[in-house]
Amino acid sequence: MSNPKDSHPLQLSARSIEDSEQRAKIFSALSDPTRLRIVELLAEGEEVSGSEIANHLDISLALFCHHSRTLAEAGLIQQRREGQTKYNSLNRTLLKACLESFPSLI
Amino acid sequence: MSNPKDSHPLQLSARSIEDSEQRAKIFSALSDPTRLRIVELLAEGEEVSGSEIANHLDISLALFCHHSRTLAEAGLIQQRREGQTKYNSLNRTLLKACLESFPSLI
DNA sequence: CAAGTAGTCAAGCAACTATTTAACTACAAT
DNA sequence: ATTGTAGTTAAATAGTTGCTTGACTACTTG
Repeated sequence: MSNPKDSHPLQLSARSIEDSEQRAKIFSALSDPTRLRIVELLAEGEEVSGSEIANHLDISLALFCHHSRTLAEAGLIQQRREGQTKYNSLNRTLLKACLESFPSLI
Repeated sequence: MSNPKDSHPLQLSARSIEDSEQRAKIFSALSDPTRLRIVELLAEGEEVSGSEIANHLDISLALFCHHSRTLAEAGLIQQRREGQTKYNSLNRTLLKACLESFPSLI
């Protein structure tokens, strides 16, 4: 118990990023073209609803839902419910930390 | 024919990095803890032989060989043979390009 | 209430992946 | 030539993944 790996993705600290398994999980979330396009869409800055994303990327809502779970479990997206709409936004802090986690890379 | 996706990983240009599929493939190569540790080891700078890597990470040479194929196919490592020894080094240019490929991420 | 929209869940499938083991090639040293 | 080291390959297995489909909940609007 109190295993760091059990911590919720939203509580990821800069410390967790040093763990190969956690970083691999984030890269794994980025390792599918569809998910990468979702992240790129969200990287443009705005909050976007699930159906807007599905529409924009020409995928089913069920497929977006499926991929959004992977992204959320990696901690890469945050979700905010408003009525029947669920807005998705990028966890820029975590993504930046992960992309900058190769210390010896100049 | 002359499909950009058919190009050899070693010939990856900065242009290919704009393609979601190619970027996803690179992230996919980074999505396994063992491969991530290989990349981190190589990121320290030196050329390292396969058996040294296998020894250092406490994995079998066969398993390293398996993973090194994935990394080489993604273009992330270069290999140079010298006698019976094969030295591996990191393609820093490609890794950097990939990690910096989120233009809207400040 | 009924119909439409937004989102979720679970089953099923084909395709892929990580790992182990064992058999193999190639080079080096004695 | 034999032994040892470095590396590759293929088969087998267990686990995972991406996607589709259909049924489901929840909220909204006529």
